[in-house]
Amino acid sequence: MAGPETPPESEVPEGAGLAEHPLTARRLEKVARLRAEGVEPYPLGYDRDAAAAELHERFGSLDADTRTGVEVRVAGRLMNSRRLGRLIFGVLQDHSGQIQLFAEAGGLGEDGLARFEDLDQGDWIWARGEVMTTRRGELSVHLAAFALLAKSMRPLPAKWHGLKDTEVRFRRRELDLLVNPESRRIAEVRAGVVSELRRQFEERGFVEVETPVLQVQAGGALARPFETYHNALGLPMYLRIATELHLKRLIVGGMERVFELGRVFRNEGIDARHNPEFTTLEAYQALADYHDIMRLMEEVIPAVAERVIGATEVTYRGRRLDLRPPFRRVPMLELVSQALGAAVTPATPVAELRALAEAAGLQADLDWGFGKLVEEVFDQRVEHDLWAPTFVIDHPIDISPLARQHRSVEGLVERFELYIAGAEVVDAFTELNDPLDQRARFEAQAAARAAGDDTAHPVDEGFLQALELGMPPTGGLGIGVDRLVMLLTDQRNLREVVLFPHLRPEA
RNA sequence: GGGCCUGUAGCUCAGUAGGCAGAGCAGCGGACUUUUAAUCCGAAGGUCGAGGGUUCGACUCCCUCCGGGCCCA
Repeated sequence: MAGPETPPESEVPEGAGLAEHPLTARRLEKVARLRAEGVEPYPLGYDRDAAAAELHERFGSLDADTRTGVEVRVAGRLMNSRRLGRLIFGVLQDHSGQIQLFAEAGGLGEDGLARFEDLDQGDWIWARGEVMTTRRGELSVHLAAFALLAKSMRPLPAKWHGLKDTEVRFRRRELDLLVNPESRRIAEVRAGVVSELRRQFEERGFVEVETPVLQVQAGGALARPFETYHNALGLPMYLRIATELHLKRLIVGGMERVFELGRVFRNEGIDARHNPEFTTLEAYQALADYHDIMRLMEEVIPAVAERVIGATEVTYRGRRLDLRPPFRRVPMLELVSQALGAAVTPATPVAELRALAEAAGLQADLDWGFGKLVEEVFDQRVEHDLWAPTFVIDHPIDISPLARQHRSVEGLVERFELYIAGAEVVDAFTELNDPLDQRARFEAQAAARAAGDDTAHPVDEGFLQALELGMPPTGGLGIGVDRLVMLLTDQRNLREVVLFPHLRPEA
């Protein structure tokens, strides 16, 4: 930040500017003073033997005004302190919760009490003392000794009103986590979902793998990639938009059941429903088809909900949401036909479908094919109303270049998307394993790309060669982990379930 | 992409037909030996998101821009 402007006085300044604001200047001076007095404000070393939550669990039922004779060592952030003459009540917060600290000269001595009073809200401290309850019955640690572990230079948000400004909560997540228990809960549920998904797949014999994030060509989905550059190779590269193609090559390699849980990157808009990087779980199972995968999802999704939040019924946006199987299965064209009030089949001429879509009030580009028209009608007229978990099955072939042709209906593929509460949570298919068909699909995509569609799938020779080696019949799936977390935490903004969501730069 | 809302002290929020910018909490000074949103007394703290315009005068009205939220597409 080299610039002629000085920061506005209304802001607590950054870094070297700590001296410029009264709230931070005082603490900056205090650090210097402590050092001058021989107190290191950022020392090493600690020994903690109790967490706040453990203490409440172990001593929660004590009567008021009880001494236990049990000495504990705790550590955490001093969130608040109240002084009553020569008594000080502190609130210590650690990873598990909060515990009250009771400080008076009887335990700490005159000098210790003065040093305790000198602490600021937000400081990290270590403390040792006897577990006790106060006259009002509050479980406390009666301080016999304490030490500063890390001086806090900045004020915390007000203890009562907390931090509500969503923008600050997203940009300064550490503050949010510090003062908003709900944000910590969401982060914990997310961790639980990730861990439980992993367990569910491992339990079924799937092997977790890691495939390249950096790719010479980004495939496996229809999306624009982020570009980067490999200096030593002098080569443009891309961040992956899906893990699909590499995982299927592992199926070819005989791994038979693989999955990858990780981040993919798509270079598209950024808003409450789209983060440029998001987490997917893709899994591939040899000797399976999309019906098997549907059954798998009917097991995994409720199991994750049950294990992580203890229920298979949740409230989302004020409505009941039942995640218990079986899930409804409906052909995509049936839903689109209902929405348009006219039967649409793969045999329906594109011009007729376009006319129907326009009659229904949709704007249809002239270069849209059958599948794109179906998809648009679906996205705009159907998707939002699919509340209960619904497998939307059998998609048009021209929007599904990696899925196998339907076993009985020409023009469709064996694919499903699982919609819950109006949002797509899973996309899956019977994988296309005919290398000649796959090559033809890629070529059709390449033609679309040449015609200007930069989300069309590129031809991937490495992948084709793998298929040519022979891939067994395979069912595959991709779960949108962020969306699943949103459902289980009753959040409508993706940014609430991503710890550090991308926002536009400030100012 | 469109509509609506929003940005004021560290935090949470008021605010005026256009006429010196307010409160609570936090912070600072003081009182207080059982508080827990402690309480009480006192003194402080502001480029009102940014830029332009109208006006004697703009936090307020107009325009543009920038964040963020909600709804719709």
